[in-house]
Amino acid sequence: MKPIAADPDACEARYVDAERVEAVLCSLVERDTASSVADLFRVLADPTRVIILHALSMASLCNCDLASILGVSESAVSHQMRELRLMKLVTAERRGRMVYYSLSDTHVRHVFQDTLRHVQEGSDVA
Amino acid sequence: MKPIAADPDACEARYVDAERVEAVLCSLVERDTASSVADLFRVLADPTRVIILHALSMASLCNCDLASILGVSESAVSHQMRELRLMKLVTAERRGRMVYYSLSDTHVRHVFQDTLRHVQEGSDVA
DNA sequence: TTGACAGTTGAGCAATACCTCAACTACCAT
DNA sequence: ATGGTAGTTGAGGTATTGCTCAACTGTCAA
Repeated sequence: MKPIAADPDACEARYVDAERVEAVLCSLVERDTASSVADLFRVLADPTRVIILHALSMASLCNCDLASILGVSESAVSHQMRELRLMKLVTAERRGRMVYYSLSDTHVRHVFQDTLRHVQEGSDVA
Repeated sequence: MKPIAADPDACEARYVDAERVEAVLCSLVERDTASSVADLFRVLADPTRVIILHALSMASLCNCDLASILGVSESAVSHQMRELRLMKLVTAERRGRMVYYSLSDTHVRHVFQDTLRHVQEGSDVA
């Protein structure tokens, strides 16, 4: 494998600007880290969960309330809550027969609220 | 359908605390908005795209360079770039045979970098 | 014009995601 | 203990996603 492309306009060594590629590769995130970041965003990448998180940013709510708010089955909500719990984004507190959920990750709360504002303000980038 | 649950410990009307549910429903995001937010996060919810965005946060790079950095085919990169372009997260600039990509959305850039730091600092929430 | 290279695109496949349904546990009241 | 309600979980179906492969466009040099 050639170390550096001789012709800056050719891609002989599978990259164009060796120096730039080197620099990027040097400070690039590890694959595991990238996967963790992606996992975190994946949880936010579903309209149902977005609404759940938005609702929970206003009040603690039980599974039943959330099902009512979302207009979906309690089972569906429960599946989503399981995922949110596993990702440590919400905490569950049992009170009698009910389980009350609330947000537990302030970082995600902020990212979420910022992005919501960003989207609502139209896409005039920033 | 009953408007309010008579027994606060029962879920007769499909929700427990009518007042709380009302308040939440009142200020809740629209489904369309939630979908837009989810779409935005969905783009960030893939390890390959996370690495692409991280690389582009350091330098402008061509398709070829990105393929080299990621260790995947140029076709795969191109497919991803198409999505990132459609979501307005990157801009493409043609220079001769090469197409150079760079980040175009500073909001996403910040969200991305904050979350990367959050993940790298361990999950000691915040 | 011809050939080579950078990049794009569409079809198709394997993996994953979200929901529904049904069976289950946990808690409370009688 | 018994029945009813809140919530959880696993199986399974449908839809989506991200890749590969192959064919394509666009640019440059001879």
